[in-house]
Amino acid sequence: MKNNVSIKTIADKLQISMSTVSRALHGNTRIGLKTREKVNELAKELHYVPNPGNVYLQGKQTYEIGIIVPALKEEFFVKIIDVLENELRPLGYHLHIFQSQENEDCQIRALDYFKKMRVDGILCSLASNTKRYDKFLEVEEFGIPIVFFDRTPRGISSFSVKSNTEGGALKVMEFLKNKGINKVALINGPANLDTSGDRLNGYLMGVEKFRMESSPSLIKSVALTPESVLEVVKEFVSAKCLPEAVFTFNDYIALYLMKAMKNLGLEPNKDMLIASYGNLPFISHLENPPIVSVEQFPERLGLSALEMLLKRIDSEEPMKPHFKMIDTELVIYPRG
Amino acid sequence: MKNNVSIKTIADKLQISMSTVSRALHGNTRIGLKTREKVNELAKELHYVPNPGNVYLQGKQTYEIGIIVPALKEEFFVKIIDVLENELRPLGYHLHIFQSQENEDCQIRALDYFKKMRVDGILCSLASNTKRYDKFLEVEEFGIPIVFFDRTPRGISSFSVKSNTEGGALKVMEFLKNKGINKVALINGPANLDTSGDRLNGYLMGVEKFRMESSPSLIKSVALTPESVLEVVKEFVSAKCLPEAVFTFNDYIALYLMKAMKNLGLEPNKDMLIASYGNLPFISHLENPPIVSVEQFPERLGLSALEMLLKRIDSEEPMKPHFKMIDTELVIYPRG
DNA sequence: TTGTAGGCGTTATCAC
DNA sequence: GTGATAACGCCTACAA
Repeated sequence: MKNNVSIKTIADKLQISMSTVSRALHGNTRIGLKTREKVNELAKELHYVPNPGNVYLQGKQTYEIGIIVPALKEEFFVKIIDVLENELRPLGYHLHIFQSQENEDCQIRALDYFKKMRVDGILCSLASNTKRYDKFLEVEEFGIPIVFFDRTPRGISSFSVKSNTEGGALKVMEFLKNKGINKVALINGPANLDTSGDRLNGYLMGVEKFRMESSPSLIKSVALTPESVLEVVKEFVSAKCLPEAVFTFNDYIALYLMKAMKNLGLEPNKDMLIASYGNLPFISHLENPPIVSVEQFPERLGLSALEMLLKRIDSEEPMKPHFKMIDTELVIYPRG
Repeated sequence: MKNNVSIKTIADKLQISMSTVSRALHGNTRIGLKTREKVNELAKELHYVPNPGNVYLQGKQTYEIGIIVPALKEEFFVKIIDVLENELRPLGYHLHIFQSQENEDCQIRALDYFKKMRVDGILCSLASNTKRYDKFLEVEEFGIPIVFFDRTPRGISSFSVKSNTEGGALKVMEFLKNKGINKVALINGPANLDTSGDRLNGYLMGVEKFRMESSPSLIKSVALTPESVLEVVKEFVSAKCLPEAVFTFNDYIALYLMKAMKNLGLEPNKDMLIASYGNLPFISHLENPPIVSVEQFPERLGLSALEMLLKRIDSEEPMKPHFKMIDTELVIYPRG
């Protein structure tokens, strides 16, 4: 069974009272130096660890920050976690990681868990199928502040930090225009995703601003699978009107696009240029990467959300919901 | 401040005693059905969440399993985490994730944290620079069982689960021999890693068993960086004796090798065949992947370690340290 | 079927 | 400088 060295154990061994031990362990100068030293020595020797029960009973700060991410297999979120851990460690906080696996039930379980564990605050990037926000409200009412990042709620006001997706998409269009390209297709993500809408807006703004070719047949929405990308390319081919360039929803879609093109006898970045979104590390492994990808700076996103959260935790009065936008940059991959 | 609905709150509202409430919440049939229903209803309405403090004070099971992994950016470990979470959820356990970032101090912090939080057990894959095991012993003595997986301690007996690395390396050599190849180089990892030693053993066994060409110049140990791989390839080239095939420490080294070869005007898998270890998802993204990679079945590794840990948690008497080996399989990538 | 009371580990508030 | 005690939320003998 689990060992149990308590303050009482130390007090008994040293023939002093529990309060003295408690104070000594906290370095209280009202306690004599000798006593303090003896207590701390014995505590170390016995491997004393304070029982966390008291923290919960007294309703104190737990110095735990919960984070809910859709999936750890997405390096984007791991990057954010890494930077947050580094930031929180010196502050004495611990980051408690939970993944929702893109599943709303799982997300609710995470919230219940964090509520039970009395975390001081929660960072959350929403599961893609999120429909209800009542559990979030409940947790907020319970007194735990929540800040959303990257995948943020729609239709309700919240504390959130987002990437400037629209602006990123627009930059891509500008880049392509400057390369002399006029006919760009968009292979977008599922329509129900916020960020798909943002990319579409940026794309359309670009088409208009730079007077590029405009046609509904250039705008495709795909499931995030290789098969559905292949379908789209087949459509382009059979319509005998290949766009000069394709702007893809993210790096994975770009990858699927390359495979699809090769399948159909097309050469990526030659028969059609590929521009992508995300700038994930794996694309630097490719022999023939997209010519450009949008860097979202996940670290800045994470840090900004954390800053907002810590402010909420520290402020006594409730703050007003607001959101922050993180700018993107293009990363250009030089040819061969 | 954090809301606080306690058993007392409910008891007062319902004009009954706290013990009745407590029992009703646990579905104790000694309490009248009506009372039980009323209590549970009100609890739900008030969003009552039991204060975890009591669990700690009473020294009960926390239903928390801690896991320490070197880094979440390695998909290998994320795969393990995913399968463990799925396994543990129905059992009512929660997996608490901690990364050591390959840093022994961080690993010790994780152990201290898990000890403080009274987890029921710990799964650990060691940080590569681990020198001391005293903290592990302390935690075990405290009463928390530990099971190691993949990266296990050397020199001390422990509960651990490992991949059959030696056997995997041997299988690679057999595969190459069957392709008619006789001269195979090994680009191994740092000598201080256990698993480097295992790969070397498998390689040497293969060389002997299949009567392949044997030479110290075929065995290289590299840091896990592109530069050091490039150096090795330069050596091969300048010695004007390219091996027919190279067996690399892992998929990343294989990737570095490909880049190095292209840099030097060599064509991967043509001028030298590449055999790799790990079978990480990203290699299926490559246009010209290694001809073979060793699948380690991270899921089996994780589940096996978990099984061992749960047995330890449930068994009243201390068990004897033992270790388990998980077999590997070759995954062959057909040529385009 | 329900109520009372003591205890878990720690700390804050008094008292000396 | 130090000690005694109540309080936190919950559970569980023991009472009724």
